[in-house]
Amino acid sequence: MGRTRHDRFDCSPGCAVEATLSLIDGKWKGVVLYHLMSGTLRFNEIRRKLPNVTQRMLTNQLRELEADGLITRTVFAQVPPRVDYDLSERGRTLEPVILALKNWGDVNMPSAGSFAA
Amino acid sequence: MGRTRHDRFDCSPGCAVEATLSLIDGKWKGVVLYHLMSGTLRFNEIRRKLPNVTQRMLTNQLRELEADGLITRTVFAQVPPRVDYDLSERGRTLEPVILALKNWGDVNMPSAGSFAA
DNA sequence: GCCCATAGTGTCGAAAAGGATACCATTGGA
DNA sequence: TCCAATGGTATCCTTTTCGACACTATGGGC
Repeated sequence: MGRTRHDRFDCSPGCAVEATLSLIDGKWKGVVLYHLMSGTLRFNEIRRKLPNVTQRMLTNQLRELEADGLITRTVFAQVPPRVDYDLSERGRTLEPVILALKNWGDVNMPSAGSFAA
Repeated sequence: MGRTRHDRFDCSPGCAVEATLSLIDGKWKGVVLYHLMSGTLRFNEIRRKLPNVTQRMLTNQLRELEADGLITRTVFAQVPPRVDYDLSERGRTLEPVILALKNWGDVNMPSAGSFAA
């Protein structure tokens, strides 16, 4: 389980904002969720899309996303090992959120320009 | 300046997501921005809307939000001291993001129900 | 036997975030 | 003089996050 910045989110109307943020604010989670929006990806496929991420950190973030029910992790019985990651049903409901974040960043953060992937 | 989880956000299409998150992911920032959406608030007004926040932490988060250009801080020459906080023009452009986060939390996080403020 | 591919795990340390507590500054009113 | 209001600041500590580095497991091909 990842970071718990708040213990509870039932305190005031704005808490839902914090509740949602607590699920997606780990380093790399936002960009991972964004890439999974376009379909299934394997561990190394995700990794190659993220500059400078360490294996350790990517594994950790993926495990947290899985634990929070946002992604699914499918292990194949084969060698070399194969693990597929997808957005879960629940994760799919986050698409408007992720797109809102991306749109804002594209427009308002000068160094976050949208490049071809 | 708050936490800098990434140094740069020009690496791939999903970076804009992380760029935006880096501005709003401090503890309390989401809920602060949400409450400022409905208008000017003074320090203690904000504080009273946030359960369990310490003065120290609230001041710190407000200063970061200000430094990132998301809110404005207006100091009045009076006693007792009066400081007003508002969303900046730039901060206002975040409203769709904050609302998307809140909507998702209201629907998907059982303990983040929407209470009357 | 060695190397490759894939997807990790273990361990420890550095850095950052968050928190507790006490204290501060100003004027105005009693 | 003391207390109230407001919005902080200083200091130190605790907790969490992130990163570096090394190592692991499996089968297949040469």
